[in-house]
Amino acid sequence: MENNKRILLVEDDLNFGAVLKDYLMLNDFEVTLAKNGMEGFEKFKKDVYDLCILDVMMPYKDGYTLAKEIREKNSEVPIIFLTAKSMKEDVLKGYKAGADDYLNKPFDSEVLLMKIKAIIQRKSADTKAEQVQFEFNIGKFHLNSKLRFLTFQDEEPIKLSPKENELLKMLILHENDLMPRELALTKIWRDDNYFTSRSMDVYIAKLRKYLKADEDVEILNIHGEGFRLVVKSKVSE
Amino acid sequence: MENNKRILLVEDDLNFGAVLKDYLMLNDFEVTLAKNGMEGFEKFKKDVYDLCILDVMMPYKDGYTLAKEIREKNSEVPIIFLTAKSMKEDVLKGYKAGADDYLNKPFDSEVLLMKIKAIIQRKSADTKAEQVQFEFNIGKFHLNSKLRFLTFQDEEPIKLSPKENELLKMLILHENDLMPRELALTKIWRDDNYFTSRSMDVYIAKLRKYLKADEDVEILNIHGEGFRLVVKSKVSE
DNA sequence: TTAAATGTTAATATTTGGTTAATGTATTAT
DNA sequence: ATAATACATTAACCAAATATTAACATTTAA
Repeated sequence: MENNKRILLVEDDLNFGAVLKDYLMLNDFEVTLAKNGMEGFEKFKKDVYDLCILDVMMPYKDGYTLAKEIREKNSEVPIIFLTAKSMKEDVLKGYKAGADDYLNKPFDSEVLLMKIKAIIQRKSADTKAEQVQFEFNIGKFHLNSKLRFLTFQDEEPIKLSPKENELLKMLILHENDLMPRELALTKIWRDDNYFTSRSMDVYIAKLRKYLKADEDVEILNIHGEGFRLVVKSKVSE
Repeated sequence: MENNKRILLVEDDLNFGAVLKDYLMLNDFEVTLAKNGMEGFEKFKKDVYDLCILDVMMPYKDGYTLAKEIREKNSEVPIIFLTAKSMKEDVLKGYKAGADDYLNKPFDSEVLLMKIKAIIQRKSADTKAEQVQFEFNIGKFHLNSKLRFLTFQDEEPIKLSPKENELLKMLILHENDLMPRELALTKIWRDDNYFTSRSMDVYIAKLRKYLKADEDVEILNIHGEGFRLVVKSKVSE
């Protein structure tokens, strides 16, 4: 499975942070570690996370402040605070900053894991409801990228594999424009190297085969740059 | 104001229970107090609550057992456990029984209040969508998901197990559309891992067997995503 | 004109799903 | 208490779907 949950961990104690990160990765989470509030916010802006785990006491920018900034950008993402303090005021402050849960250090890692699972579960439904666009028309084709169906006129839909589907969607979103190779590799393959690049070429070949049904739709290569999905406009009619 | 949030409080220490009830009522909650697990479950069945606060240690029926029974009836309602114990095993047991949060006695009432507010807030959206519908028609079948009866035309009803029932209901609510695997696992199994996933596959097989009676009803798989219950429209008539 | 990039097909590997049966677990009946 | 039962989970084995890699052909840009 590829769609592991992504966690942003912000912890200034590098030693502890690394251990916790390893532990979480061992439990099939993708973990990004930031070593202070500043860096945490930068990383948060750059990517999409399923959960944030924030240390409260950090130099430059404490956990509460970071949480508030995160809430301003994204009001949904679950937040768990880690803290050595267990003073009531701090707990209340945490909840006011939009915490979903609270954990006192030292804590049991198994308990943290349960909390993470509980929280991600109750949030996941909402996150799914986050409907983005999933229906597209391209030439005489129609793509339903939720069901992964590619339909040509009124024929039987062709079933696309996840990668075929993602790649075609990305091409369509760049219709008539360059879709950089690097973009597809980093977003869909999540890695950019010789082999993933070759793999992508294989998928381009597959898509071309499907798209042959409409001669006005073509995937062109821009050498060294990427691909371009063109739809010949029905001009000269 | 009429739409105050309703809390079911189950606590065998009558003194403490009464004090907590008063405190919550002072904060604009409608509180029903039950003094043991049995009574708690009776009251739960009779009414609709926005939140359950359960003491763990109670005679006759402990909080975990009660939580499980509540979960069988209603997988959505948030549950907070109260306990004097703070042993790791108990906390884990609580989360497995479907806890939304956990509070050790003695606790600060203000902290409890914050937790209640945080939990009710994040659930309130779902709660709106909380389907109270329990009768469905699908092809030539009729499902009564309260009695867990699946009836084909005028034959004897098949009795469904709780999981079969929940899963079929969720499929029907997504008729012709994708029902994400993850959704069923987090909502019905309350955990998303290899084994629950396999368990779900077993239940899909069971449902398919029941549904074979009507050849127009089918559960299709969308590889890596989930399942899709389709009803072939009776087109050519 | 040659190295790098791309096109294409096939072989291989990996992941996911279908199904049945065995095992575990809790509840109910005897 | 013990057996019967319902239900859920886990195991086992196989099949299908998907992804990667290899191999070789062709094109492109300096």
